[in-house]
Amino acid sequence: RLRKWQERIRTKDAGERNLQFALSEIDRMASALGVPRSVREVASVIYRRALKEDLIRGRSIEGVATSALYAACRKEGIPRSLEEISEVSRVERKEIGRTYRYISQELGLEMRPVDPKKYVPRFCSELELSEEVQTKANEIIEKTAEKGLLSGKSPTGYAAAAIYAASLLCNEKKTQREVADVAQVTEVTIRNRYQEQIEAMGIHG
Amino acid sequence: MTDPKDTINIENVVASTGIGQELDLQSVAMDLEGADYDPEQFPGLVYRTQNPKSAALIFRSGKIVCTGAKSTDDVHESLRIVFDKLRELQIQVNEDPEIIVQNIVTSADLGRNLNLNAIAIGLGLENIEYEPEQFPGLVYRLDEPEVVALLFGSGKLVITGGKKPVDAEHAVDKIVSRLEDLGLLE
DNA sequence: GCTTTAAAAAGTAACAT
DNA sequence: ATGTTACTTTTTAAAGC
Repeated sequence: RLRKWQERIRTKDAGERNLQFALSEIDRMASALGVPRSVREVASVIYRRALKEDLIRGRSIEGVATSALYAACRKEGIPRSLEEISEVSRVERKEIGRTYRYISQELGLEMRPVDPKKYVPRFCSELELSEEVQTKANEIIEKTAEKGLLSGKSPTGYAAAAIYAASLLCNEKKTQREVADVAQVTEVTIRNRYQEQIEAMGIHG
Repeated sequence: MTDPKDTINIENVVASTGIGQELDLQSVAMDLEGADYDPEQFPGLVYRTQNPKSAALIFRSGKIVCTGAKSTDDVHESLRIVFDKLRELQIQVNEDPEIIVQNIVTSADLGRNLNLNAIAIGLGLENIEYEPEQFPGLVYRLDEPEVVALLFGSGKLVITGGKKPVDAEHAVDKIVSRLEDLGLLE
């Protein structure tokens, strides 16, 4: 009987320690990403729900914690790409993506696809581009998306191309490499999306 | 208007069977030319047939998995070749082992571009998976038939998980009618 | 859960030219 | 800057770790 009690305490302690570790990791990663406290709170709620639904069995605590943070950023409208998230996590990108899709499905998070416009303010500010460029980029994204160009495309690459195009149109040119670096996509992707977008916008070549 | 069903093409058929005989894969690998066997990496021996093209995974238990065939007839023809090759190695093989088709992968074309964002919301976010940052296709799981469909912006589709060729036809019909009901086609 | 096999879809990426 | 190769997703069996 005493042994059973000790085991319960041991299990409880282990569980508490794991939860505390997960929450501290979420806090650490959130700080590194510079996201507001509200995102950490949403991530914590998602993690606790995953724990309650027993979704962590067979998965790493860090993987679920990272995925919860990724989902929380999107839920709060300030998405971080899997590439950015993986830079502050010790879990690799592929596992974060897999775990995220799993908990998203199991918890019924009903995540909407990321709107490329959500990346414009942050990317533009890192590139020190004006408000005018941001407005132009948003306009390009909105108009080309309406024409169906967004289907199947990565939101970061789509935003990057629109920002590149807008920087040219507003005479604040940034090179494809500069934009590619902040958006963490390749120049080839920007080039391809850019060509489609300016063609759909009916702008020059 | 081309009926999307007429664009269906079988791309891959996976089937399993068994010769009802235990095998010494090490010796089979020695005698069977073109056989790839690396037990450290995978317990099965890989044997490729040329006509029709396929890859057979042969196991110690005598069970065999055939993949890569373009039709159920090709699966049977490929396995007939594998059975004959084994017989040439003095291995007893049942007359006509039962061959079970486990999965059929099909492609099709709806003939018009799709707005995947709208479809994701229209079909219900809880029923679909659409993560363009990870994969360009929208994943749609059907209950009847029980298959998984991947929808692309181009209107092209991939239907997988079916066991009969007709499963793909039924799936395409259901997808077309659901998209039409939502006004997301044409 | 992973390992291997095949195949399509379209996007992205890495590396070579 | 283009071209090739390769990896992402889904499915499915097999035996073993």
